[in-house]
Amino acid sequence: MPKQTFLNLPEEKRNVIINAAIDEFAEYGLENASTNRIVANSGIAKGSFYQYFEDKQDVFMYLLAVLEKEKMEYFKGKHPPSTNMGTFEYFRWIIKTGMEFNTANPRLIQAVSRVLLQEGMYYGKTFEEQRKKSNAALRAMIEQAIQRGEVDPSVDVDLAVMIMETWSNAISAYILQEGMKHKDIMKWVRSAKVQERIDKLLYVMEYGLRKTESDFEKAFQKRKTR
Amino acid sequence: MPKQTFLNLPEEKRNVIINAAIDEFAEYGLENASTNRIVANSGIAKGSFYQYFEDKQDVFMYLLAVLEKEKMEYFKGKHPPSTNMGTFEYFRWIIKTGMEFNTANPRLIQAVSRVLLQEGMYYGKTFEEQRKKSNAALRAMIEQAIQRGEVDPSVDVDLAVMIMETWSNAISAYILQEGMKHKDIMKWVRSAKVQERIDKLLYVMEYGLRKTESDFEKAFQKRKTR
DNA sequence: GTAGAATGTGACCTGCTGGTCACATGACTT
DNA sequence: AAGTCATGTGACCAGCAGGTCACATTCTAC
Repeated sequence: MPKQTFLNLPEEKRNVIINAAIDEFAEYGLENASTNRIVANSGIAKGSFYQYFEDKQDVFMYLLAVLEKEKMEYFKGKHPPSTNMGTFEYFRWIIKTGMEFNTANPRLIQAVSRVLLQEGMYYGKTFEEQRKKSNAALRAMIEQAIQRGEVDPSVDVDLAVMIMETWSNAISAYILQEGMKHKDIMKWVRSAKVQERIDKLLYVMEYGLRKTESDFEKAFQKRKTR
Repeated sequence: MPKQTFLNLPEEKRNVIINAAIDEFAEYGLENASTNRIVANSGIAKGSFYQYFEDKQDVFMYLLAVLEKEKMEYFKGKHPPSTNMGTFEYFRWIIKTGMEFNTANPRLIQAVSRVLLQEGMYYGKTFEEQRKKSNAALRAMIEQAIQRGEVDPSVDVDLAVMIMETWSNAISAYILQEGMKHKDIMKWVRSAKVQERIDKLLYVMEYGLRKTESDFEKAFQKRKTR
C-alpha cells in the first residue's frame, strides 16, 4: 500500500500519478510496466515515486483497492428494478450494471483485468483472494437458484460457477475490446444491438444451466451406449 | 521463418533448440522471453541463434508452423467413431481429440496458447489469421447444424461462433492449468471424472444453443414488458 | 594438401530496467 | 532568523535485454 507521503499529496497531483499508472498498466500489463515511463508521464521525479510507493506492484495494489471501493459505492447507488427477481434475472442485472460501471472507467478496468485475468495466472497466490471472493458470490447465487427451484438440485455447482465465471469474464472482455473501437463507448454499450447481444449470451447460458442434470444423464447415457 | 542454416542442422540439435524455446515461451510468453536464456539452455552461442532465426518472433512463428503440421497429421490419423454424427457430437469429438493432442504436447500448447490468447490481443494483426481460420471452421459447423435442422435457422450465427470459441478456449485452458498439477496429465485427462466434466460443459453449451431464437424472443419480450 | 564456403563463437555494443542516495528545496516551529 | 523535518530531485548504479561482428573452426571439393 502507498506510503503516507502519497496520501498527503494534493488530490490533483495524486490523480495525475494514478492516471499515468493506469495508462501504463492498461498498455503494458504489470510485468512490462515501466516505472520510468510512469514518472515521465506524471511529471514527477523517480525518487518521488519511490517515496510514494514501494514499487510498481504497490501502485497496482492501490489501484485494486480504489477500484473495489468505487465499484462498491457504485452498486450501493443502484438498486435492482424488482425486489423479487429470479436468480438469473438478478445475475443479468449484475452483469449489465457491472458493464455500465466498466464502460465509465474503461482504462482502469482494462488495466486491472489485463493483470488479473492474464498475468495473474503466473503470479501464484498474489491475486487468488480476488478470484475467491467473486467465486463465492457466484456459488451463493447458484445455490440460491437451486433452493428456489430454478435449477435442478442435482446440478454440479462447481461446474455452474465455472460457467458463470467464464461468461462474466468473456462478456467483460468483449465489451472492453469492441467498445474501445467506438468513440463513445458508453453510448455503444447502451445501444439496443449490444444489449441484445449480452441478453442472448446470458440467455443461452441460462437455458443450458436450467436443464436438469438428470436430463443430461439421459442424453449422456444414450450417446455412450449408441 | 528460420533460415536454411537451421534447417540443415542435425535433427537432435534442432530439437534441443526448439525445446528450449518452447520452455521459454511457456514460462515467459513472447514479450518477456529472453534469447539469452534460450541460447544458454540449448547450449548454443548467441551468434548461432541469429544465424538460425531472425529474432525470437521468428522462432515462435516456426513453433506455430510445427504445431499446425503436427496437429493436422494427428487428426489425419484419427477418425470419428461414427460416420453419421450430429454436429454437436462431432464438435464434442473434435474438442476431446484436440485435448488428447494437447496433453501429449502440453508445453508447446502452453507456449502457443499463452501467446495467442493473451499477448496476441496486443500484437495487432500479427496473429489474426490463426483466429480467422478456426473461426471459419466453427462457422461452417454451426451452419451445417442449421441445415440439418439441429439448430433453429433464426439463431445468431456470430453469437453461436463466439460461444463455441469461448468454450473451446476455456476448456483448453482448464485442462492445461489443472492438468499440469498432476504428474500424469494424460491419465488425468482420460479419467472418467475429467471426461464427464468436459461432457457436461459441452452439453450445457449445446442445450443453450439448441434452444431456438424464437423461444428466446418470447422470453426476452416477456422480461422487457414485465 | 589446399582453397573457399559454411558454420560456430562470445566479447562487445547500446538502451532500457528497477532501484538508491546525497543533496536541494520548501514549509512549519520556536 | 535559525533550526528541523517532510518533500522533491535526477545523476548514478548494476543487471539484463536484443543484436552485431571480427575471428575461429569445420566441412566440402578439387
